Amino acid sequence: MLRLSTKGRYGTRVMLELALNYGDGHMLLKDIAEKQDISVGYLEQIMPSLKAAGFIHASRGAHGGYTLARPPSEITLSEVVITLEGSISLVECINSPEVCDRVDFCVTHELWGEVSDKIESTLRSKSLQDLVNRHKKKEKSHPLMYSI
Amino acid sequence: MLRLSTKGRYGTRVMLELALNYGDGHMLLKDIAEKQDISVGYLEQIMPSLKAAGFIHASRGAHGGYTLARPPSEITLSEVVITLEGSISLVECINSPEVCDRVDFCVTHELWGEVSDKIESTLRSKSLQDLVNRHKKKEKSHPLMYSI
DNA sequence: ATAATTCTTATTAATTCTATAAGATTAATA
DNA sequence: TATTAATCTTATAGAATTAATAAGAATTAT
Repeated sequence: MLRLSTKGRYGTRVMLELALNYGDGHMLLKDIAEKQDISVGYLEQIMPSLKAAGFIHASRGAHGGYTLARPPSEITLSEVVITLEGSISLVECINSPEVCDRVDFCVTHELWGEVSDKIESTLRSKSLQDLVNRHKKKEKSHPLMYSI
Repeated sequence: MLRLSTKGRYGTRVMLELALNYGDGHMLLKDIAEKQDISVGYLEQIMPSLKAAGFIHASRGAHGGYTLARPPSEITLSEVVITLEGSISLVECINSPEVCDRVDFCVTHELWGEVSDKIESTLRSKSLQDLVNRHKKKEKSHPLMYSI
């Protein structure tokens, strides 16, 4: 299967959860995990990447937690996915042509490159704020969505 | 990493190789493997999928080999990739919503769905013939490409 | 019959993914 | 200063997947 790893999927959901709470102070990892139904332990492996990329601020100790480092409207989904997945391309030879000595004359290389570009532009056109808006809209029409 | 498996990558290259030889009779798996620099044994695991999908004809025994079942212009790359990868979506919940009980209110589910649609439409707009044309164009400007 | 070829099935090494666990570090507060 | 609450770090490990190899069965042209 074509696939986006759990790191990419879960990490995006963490970012969404933080975006939903943007402006409300720190958020505990435990609460993020609970709301998104992901194990705390596994999220602990993902958070460092988000922090290193400058997307979130972490504050340790009592009363600590995580906050978004920038407004949700200023974080695009392509940035997030690239950070979590390492890159956005479907095949390694796009970012690292040296892994295959056929790249110079391989037309499938071009093909996957074009598909990867499309993925990138699609994600670049969407911000975390867009996800927040969608979420709120859904919440309105299905007020009990979290209690299902 | 976001990724397309070797099955999808190698299988597409097999289809390209057969398209390049469309009209020239059967092609041996050994030759396909050699031209595309893929192990014969591994290709043997991929061919059945292509055959089951009706993309290729196989004839066994002496003087046997593989041919494309339809003209390259009538085989889109989305068909090929869907056949090889099982589906074209980045996340399982698109094709099998039952794997996650958050799909009804998960906005990232929508997001990955839209990205998957973009991938599909991009690949649907391209046929094997397009790859063949590109290949021939490249061959023209780099006549020695196979001997590098 | 024989040789050439695809087809089928098993096996396996390596890698990656996902998850869990335990303890170290940091900071607020009583 | 001691305690508590939180993130951070590191190690471990089971499971799944990937990628490859191998051996022989079945089929067909000559």
